[in-house]
Amino acid sequence: MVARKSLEQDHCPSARALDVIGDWWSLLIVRDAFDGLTRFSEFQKSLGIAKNILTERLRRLIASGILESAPASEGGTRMQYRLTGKGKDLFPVIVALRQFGERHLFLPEEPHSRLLERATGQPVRLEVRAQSGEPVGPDETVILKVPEPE
Amino acid sequence: MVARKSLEQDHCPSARALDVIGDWWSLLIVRDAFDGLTRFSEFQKSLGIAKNILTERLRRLIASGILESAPASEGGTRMQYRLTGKGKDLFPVIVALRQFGERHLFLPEEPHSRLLERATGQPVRLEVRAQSGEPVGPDETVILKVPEPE
DNA sequence: TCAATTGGTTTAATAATGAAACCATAATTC
DNA sequence: GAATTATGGTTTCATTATTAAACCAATTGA
Repeated sequence: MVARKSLEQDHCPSARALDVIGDWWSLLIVRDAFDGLTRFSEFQKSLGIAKNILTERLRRLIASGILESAPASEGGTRMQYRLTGKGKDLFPVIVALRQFGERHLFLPEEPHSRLLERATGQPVRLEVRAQSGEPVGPDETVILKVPEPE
Repeated sequence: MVARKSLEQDHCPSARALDVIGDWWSLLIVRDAFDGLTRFSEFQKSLGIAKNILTERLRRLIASGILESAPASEGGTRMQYRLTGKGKDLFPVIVALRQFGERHLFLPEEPHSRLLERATGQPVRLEVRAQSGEPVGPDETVILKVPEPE
């Protein structure tokens, strides 16, 4: 395989996002981080990912500013991995995936984990809305492309 | 590589969703489908994906009910690929990725494509909200896990 | 102090991907 | 309507990515 084409310079923001977190593991790591995991072994155990790959993915996520690492104890070499502000901005992505999964990938009676508002215990929702506040679907939108320079 | 662990039986809806569309290409194909592309060659040209991989991805997306194929012309063998209802439910995922990309992966002056409401030309937004309608961030939520059977 | 756990790195085998060649069918041109 | 070109793939092969397992140094626990 020749190195995969980078989407780093694509004009489409979704494509650039996928360039950063579009691989098999990154969003699962981010999900676990939202879930409060911080240590190498916690991610490894939770995901069943090979350790060398986890190492490499953590490095990438740190390099792209989504995670940050800090010594787990004073002067120690072991690290804790936490979401940065940028990383926390992936919250809607995870919630969107969750909502799709809930709707289409579980049998009617099959139990799944739920995302609740801490204060009320009520489920949270996510919708694409117009400026007016009205929900909009894909058919009510258009993409405005960036004009190609000559 | 031993076959990668399937997340098909995971209790987390996000994980199941990633099991279906979490590879390098699927969401890019879906994005292009939202953008109106329907033909093999259009996807191939737009993405620069190898043809055999595109073939395989289209098959997977059809198998999982996200795309459907129909003959492009009466009785012909060439296919058109379109999003199903299930596929259109990935809209918020794409928009969430876009919003993250817009916010973090472009320089201040760098142009990017925009997603606009067709009727008004205004940008669309997406937010995670509580039942009350109030926006909620990751710190205001909890995951309710599925109890493990004995 | 000794044993076990944590947090990795290295190595070797296997799977996934990409590029290119190839081919049948469909659409276009002459 | 014959020849040409474009489309929609499939096959093959070389390369890269991922995995599991072995290994190891530094912490932590007993």
